[in-house]
Order: sequence, then C-alpha cells, then structure tokens
Amino acid sequence: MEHGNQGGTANVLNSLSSLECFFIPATRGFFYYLKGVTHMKSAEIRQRFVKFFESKGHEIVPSASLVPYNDPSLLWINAGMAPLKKFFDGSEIPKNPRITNSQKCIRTNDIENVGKTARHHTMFEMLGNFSIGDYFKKEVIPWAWEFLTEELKFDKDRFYVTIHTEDDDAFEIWTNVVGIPADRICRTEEDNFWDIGEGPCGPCSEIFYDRNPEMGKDDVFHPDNHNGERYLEVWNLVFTQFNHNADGSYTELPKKNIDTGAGLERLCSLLQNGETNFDTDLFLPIIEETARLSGKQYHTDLNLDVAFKVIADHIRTVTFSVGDGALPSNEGRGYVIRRLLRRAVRYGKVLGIEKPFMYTLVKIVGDIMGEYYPEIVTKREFIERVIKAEEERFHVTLADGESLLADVLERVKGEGKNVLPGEEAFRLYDTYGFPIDLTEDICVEQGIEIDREGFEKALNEQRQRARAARKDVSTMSVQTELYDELDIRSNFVGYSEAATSAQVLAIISGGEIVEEAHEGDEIALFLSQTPFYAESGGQVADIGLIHVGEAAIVQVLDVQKAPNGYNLHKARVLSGTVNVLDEAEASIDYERRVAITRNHTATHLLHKALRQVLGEHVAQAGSLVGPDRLRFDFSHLSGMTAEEIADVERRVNEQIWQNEIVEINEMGIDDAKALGAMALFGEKYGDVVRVVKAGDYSIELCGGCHVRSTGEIGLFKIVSESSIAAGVRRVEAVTGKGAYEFVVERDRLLTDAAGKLKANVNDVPSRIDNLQNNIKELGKEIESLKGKLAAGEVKNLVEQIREVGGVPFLAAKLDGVDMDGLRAIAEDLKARLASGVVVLGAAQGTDKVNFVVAVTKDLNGKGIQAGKLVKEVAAVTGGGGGGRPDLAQAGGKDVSKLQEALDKAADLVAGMLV
RNA sequence: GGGGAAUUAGCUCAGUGGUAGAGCACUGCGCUGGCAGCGCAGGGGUCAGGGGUUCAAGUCCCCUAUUCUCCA
Repeated sequence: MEHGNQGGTANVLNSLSSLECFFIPATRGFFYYLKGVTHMKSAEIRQRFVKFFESKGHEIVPSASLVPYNDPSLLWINAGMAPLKKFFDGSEIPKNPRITNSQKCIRTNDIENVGKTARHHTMFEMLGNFSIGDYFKKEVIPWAWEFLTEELKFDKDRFYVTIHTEDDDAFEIWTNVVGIPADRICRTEEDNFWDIGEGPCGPCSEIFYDRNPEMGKDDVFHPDNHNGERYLEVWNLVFTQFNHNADGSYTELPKKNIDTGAGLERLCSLLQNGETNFDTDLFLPIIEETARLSGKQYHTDLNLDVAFKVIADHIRTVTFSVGDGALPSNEGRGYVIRRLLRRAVRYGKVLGIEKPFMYTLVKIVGDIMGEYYPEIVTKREFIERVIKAEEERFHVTLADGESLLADVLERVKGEGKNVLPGEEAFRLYDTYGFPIDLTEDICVEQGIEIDREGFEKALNEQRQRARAARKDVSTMSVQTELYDELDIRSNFVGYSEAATSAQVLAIISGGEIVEEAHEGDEIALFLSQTPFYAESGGQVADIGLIHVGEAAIVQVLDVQKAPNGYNLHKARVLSGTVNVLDEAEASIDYERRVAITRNHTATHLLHKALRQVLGEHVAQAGSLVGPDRLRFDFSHLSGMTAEEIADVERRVNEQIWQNEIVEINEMGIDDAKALGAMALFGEKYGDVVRVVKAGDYSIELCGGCHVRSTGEIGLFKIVSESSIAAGVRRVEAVTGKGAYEFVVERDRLLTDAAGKLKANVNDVPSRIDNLQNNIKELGKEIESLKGKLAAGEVKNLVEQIREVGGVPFLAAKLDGVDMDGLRAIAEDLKARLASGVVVLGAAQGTDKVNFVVAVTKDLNGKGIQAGKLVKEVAAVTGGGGGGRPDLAQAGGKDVSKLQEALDKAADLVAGMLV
C-alpha cells in the first residue's frame, strides 16, 4: 500500500495502533506491514515502564527540569540519575529509597552524528529505576528481564547481555535466576564499569537486542560484532558499589545503589519496527510537518533525510529547554540552544526553507509529548516567540557574514588571486559565525578556491587551546555516613511557636559526634523539637538562642536541613557546657522572623502580580527572603518598564490593603494542582504538600513561614529591577518596616535636594530643568565670549607680528588659555596671514605648558614644518609634541622656561628656512 | 572554562596618536501639487565604564561591563 506525503503521519500512526500493524520506511513513501507483534506508542511505553516499577514499590517522580538545580558541574541534566545525585552521594535521603522516572536529558557532545546515524539525539528520554541503598543486583536484573519480555513482550531469544569481566554475581544471576545461556553473555572490561571520577561508581550490565536474528548466531557474542549495528543496547543496569575516593583509591560503599537507564527512543524504534529512532511516533509528525512546509518528501533522498532528522531532533531540544527557562544567549546553556537552532535553520535551507519556520514546529512537539510534559503546552506561545526571534536574528548574522565575505573576495580578486586564505575563512567562521559550508558555496559560485587546509589548521589550534585550558571538576561527592549513625527524630514547631523547650539529641563538633561542648566551641546540634526554620525555599534561617537551664547559653548562627531531613543548628557556645540529652529552651529572634514572614508572603504576591502584568511565562528562577529585603529572580525577556514596575507594585499593595487571610493547608499533590497551585522550581514532591493561599490571589506550594493576613505586610515597595542573566530579571523589594525606612530615606533625600535648590519639593523637577537650561545657556555664552576675547587677542597679536628671515613671524605667551583656545587663535591668525609662522605658548597652572604652532602652507615647501618646530620649542620646557605640517601642538613641564622657549622659536625658524 | 570581534549622534555606521564626522531621523525657514520632494540653516556626543602609556588617546595597552561569535 502506497502512502502519499499529504496524508499526515499522525493519521497513519493513529490507524496503526488500532490495526496493530506497523510500517517500515521504504524509499518510496510509507507502506503498511502487518505482523503479529504489538505496536506500542511512545506514551504507552513510558507509562508502562513507570507503572511497572511502581508495582515493585517505586515512587514515580516527574521528570526534573533540564536545567540542573544546585549542580554547577552540569550544563544540562544529561542522564536519568543526574537530578538524583544528591541521593546517590548521601547528601540527602529520599522518602522512598525506590524511585522510577522518565527523565528528559540533553547531550550535545555527539551533535555531528545527529541525523546521520539511526540513534544519536541531542535530547532524549531516559527511563530509569533507582535504588538508594535498598535493593541490588539480584532484584534489578530479573525485573529488567520481566519488563522487557513480559510487559513489552519482546522475544526472549533475541536478547544478549554484557557484564563487567570480574562481576561473577551478575553472571550468576543472569544465568541461574534469569536463565540466559552463558554463550549470550559477554564479559567486557572498560565498557562495563561506570566511573565519572570522584564519587560512587561500579560495574554495570548492558542488555542488547538482536535486530537481525535471521543473520544466524555468532560464534561468540560481542556487542561490536557487525560494526555494532546488529545488537542494539536497550538498557544499562549500573550497580554502584564502590566509592571512588579523592586519592584515586576505591573502597566498598556503605550503601549500595542501583541506577538504570533505558532509552525510550530506542524502545520505540524496536516496538514500532522503525528503521531508525526517527521512524517512530516521537519524530514522524515533526518530519511530516517539515515535509509539508518544504514541499520535499521524507525517504526520497538521503541528504534530505539528514535535514529532516536534524530538524526534528533539534526542535525537540530547543522546545524543551526554552520551556524549562533556558533562553538562547551568547554563553553557556543559552548558547547551546542558539547553536542547535541555527544548525536546524541551516538544514532548513537544505530543504529549501528560507524563512523562519522552526517556531511553527513547537506545536507539533507539544502534540506528541505535551501530555507527559505539560510545560511545553502551557508555555507554547512563549517558546514560539523566543524561537521566532532567534531565527530572525540568525538571518541577520547570515546577511552580515555575506557582506563581509563579499568584501574579502573583492580584495582577493583585486590582488589577482583565486584562493581564499584559510585564516580569512576561519576569521569569518570564528569571529562572525559565518558557516564554513556557506563560505564554500559562495566561493564556488565565484570561481574561487578555499584553502581548506589552512582553515582546518586554525580550527585545530583553537581546539588545542580549549583543551589545554580545561580543568577537571568533581561531579559528585564521596558518600558520607555521619548522619546515618544518628538515630534521632526532631520536630519543627516553628510555624506556630517562637520558643519551645526541647532536649539536645546530638552534638557534632569538628566533623565528629561528641557528648558535650564547651564555651567558645563551634558546634552543630539537633534538638528533639525546634522553632528554628532551616534555610529552604529561599527563606533564610532563623537565628536565636538556646538556654540550657543555668548551665549554658548557645547562640544559633545558622540552621540547615541535614541529610536526614532534620534541622541542624550551627551554633557557638557562648557560656557554660552543653551535654547531649540536656533539657533546653530554644527561642528564635522573633522580630527578625516577623520581618521575614512579611517578605515571604509579599514574594508570593509579587510572583502572581508579575505573571498578571508580564505574562504566564514568568517563572521563578530563584528567590531570597531575608529579614531586610526580598529578592526574586524570574524568566522574562526584556527589562520592565517604569509603568510595569508601578503596576506590579500597585497590585501587590492592593492585596495588602484588602487584608486577605493567608490560609496554609497540607494536602495531596493532586488536590494542590486541582486548586491551581504554582509548583516552585526545586520543590520536592512528597505525597503531601503544603499549600499557601493568600486570599483568592496567590496559591503556591511552599514550606516557608508567612503572615496570618496580608495586611500585616504593611507596605510593599520595589527597590530595583535589573538583569541577572540573559532572559532572567531580578526584582528587589522591601516590606513593612523596611519599606517604611526606604520611603523615609527617599523623602529625606528629596527634602534635602529641595533645600539645596531653595525650592518647594513639588517644584524640584522644574527647578532642575530651569537650572540645566541655564547651565546650557551660560556655556554658550562662555563659548561666545571666549571667541570674542580670542578675536580681541588676535587683533593685539597681529600688531606684534615681525619678520624673521623675510617671513612674517609671531611668538606670544597667552597664559591661562587652554589647548583648544590656543588652537582656535592660531587657526584664526593663520587664516589672516597670507604667509607666516605663529608660535603660541601658555602656562597651565604651575607644572604644565602648552604650545601650538601654525605655519601657512606656502612655507612648508620652504623648510618650515609646524611639527618639527613645535617639538624643538617644547623641548626647552622638557616636553615634546608633533602634528601636521601646517598645525601642530605640544606640551611641556617647566613653566619658568616658557619665555625662553618662545624666544628660541625665532632662531629656529631662521635656521630652518632654505 | 579558553580564544576572536564589537561598543562613536535617536538609528545605520565612517574615523592615519594631533580641530569628532556622514547618511537617515529631528527642529526651523524657504521652495514645492504626490510615490523617501528639494534647498538652506540648526539642535543633538560621558567616543560603553575605569585605569595606564604619551606633550597629546575615539585611536595604543590593561581591567570591567554588555553584545556577537568560535572551541571545549
């Protein structure tokens, strides 16, 4: 059955699933191909995976943002376990040690291969199940097998596995528990040891699927047989059982982990029998739309297919990354996006698409994956706008490059050559971003060759430089066990109490658990219950005091969440001795806490107001809630106008005047979502979330401290709005007492200014306008008076003209006249003289002398050069100078020798005449 | 993380170490029956910011900021 281009792949796929048939791509369009295997769509595979592991006790966590949170070692989330690193190295302990997810990931290191091979992508989804110190090899291997063969119904006989050469445990489980014949297991060395430097690491086991069993069985299985094209890796099971220590040694991990990853795109290509990952329901609708836009057909020409695939791949990456708040820019993450987009636009040109089109594909990506990743649907309009603007920008870059190249080619031709130097081609590419293949096309058109060798050489030098400068960064920490040794329970009572009695449960000093601490010790301690809020969600920690009866006073300086989830007080013992199990009275600095709650609730109101005024694309990118001010970073493309700032400020204050009740409730995450709560960046999704609702205005998930009603905030005032990164703005604001003090200070400044202007406060702006106009007029008047004075001076000077060697000559001292004045007078005198030499000198203060020499052009031919003359004159006062033959200037230092220098000028002129 | 480049009038950009410019836009006057109408005159500058070299820096050097771009 022949299938034309116009029918739409989406329709094809819909009918496919119902018919339980699938297609294989052929060079002439698509045709159906019936077979007795289940055709499964990507959404179903994803869903079945997480549900399968949920049935094995795993908690399903949603995909984390592509932008790493609190992890400077990563540009992007690049693996399913990347957002879970904090659990792997033990710096945080998860509620449930079994986790499963489908994680969006970005990797751009193999970008050159994307579109050319069957399975390289810049963005992919990784299905994973994880054990944090819970189950290990003997559970995970059979589960993986069960999922593949029973849930997805793959043919058992087509699987092969690799294990690490020394991993006998894994071999035993694969052969005896799962029942795979030993000849389908390959022991390899480097490939099967997962190690990324310092931190947890361990052997792994990879599961391969034989795509061409009809080729017969290999004598010895190895994944690289048949150039690695026959056996497709579908799943990697990593058994992290060692710590890779800072000194390079390996030690057994106290808590062993499991980290697995199965590529969704690969599973799709197998289950849908797609020749490549692109021939699946994840990509075909995008390719189909691109085909429609370009009028070209997929699967008719290999070069065009590369273009179709690159575009389909890159638009996914760009859509998702922009959706996660990373915007195109000239550096870091943003630059990755920019380059991907440009690369796609270049391939668009291959298909004959010359105008911005990538943005129109955002909708298709949303259609395909929006159900699991709703952010790309809700932010669609914003994503489209960003991409369209970026496409337009690139067209400008291309046009600029074309004109630069045209200039260079003209020069090359002018020199009678027909080769474009490699360094020129490289300069266009390196500095101006003009693609080398475009340079090549244009050169060919004009019959000019490119020195490709020189270009490559320059590029390689650039690479060397970059490599040499590369430093290793540690991506994970070595697992610690300190907190595992503490078996304690601590309650936070600070939402309602400012002080409480409690028992000291543990004291940590110098990185060790101790029994007591003495005056002056810097310690960390846990209490059975505490009113101290630990820094979290942007809200700073409380400070305060802990009294241990009469025995000791401890000052709390900072409070952090420890890995076990409890509040760890960092403190100094002010006096006495504190022992474990002492009874104590803990009290926070209450005034400070109240100021913090004002700022925190105000932050929520601000967030909502920003979304109302600027649009729904405003997403929190960071927040700091302190006692004296609040800081809120959010995604937004341009600076806010004064009107927008005023509008936001007014909306927040209106909520304050209405004195809305702030309700705080704990509820299930689904109930919170149903209420319309805004989930914050970095928020941890437990079963129960805390919802903070300010009137009907703002609803957010938040674990922080808030006022009881908005009226307590008192007053909200925005202090500044600025840029923090490309596409990220920062607003700083004050509330309550801080706002009052801010306004008082502003008022004082204004009153002060009015006083100095001797004007009423209301008249200050008009008063300044008047003064500025005045200054301008005075300036003009000075200019004109200076001109008149100079003219008068010129008149006087003309009378002093004498003759030296038959040439009209003038040397004069004009103290107090600046360089500009001297030059103007000299010009004037020169204009009055048909022929002559003018030498002017002036002392500037006590340690500086200026000279100007003017010579009429006719005398230049007679040996008198103004530059030479002025230089020698100035030399008398210890200076030098130069200029044009007809006008030159110089400076000197010794004011006392000014007259001497001027006197010498006549002799010099006489000597120069020929 | 490491390179290259740019930043001058409202906009687009020239500018040899020696008097800061052009085109467009703006204001005024005059001419003119339009589609970028013409002429004359005028206003408009922290030469990105800060240091340094120099008698003298928009120009050379260093630092910072912003933007463009390549490599990793």
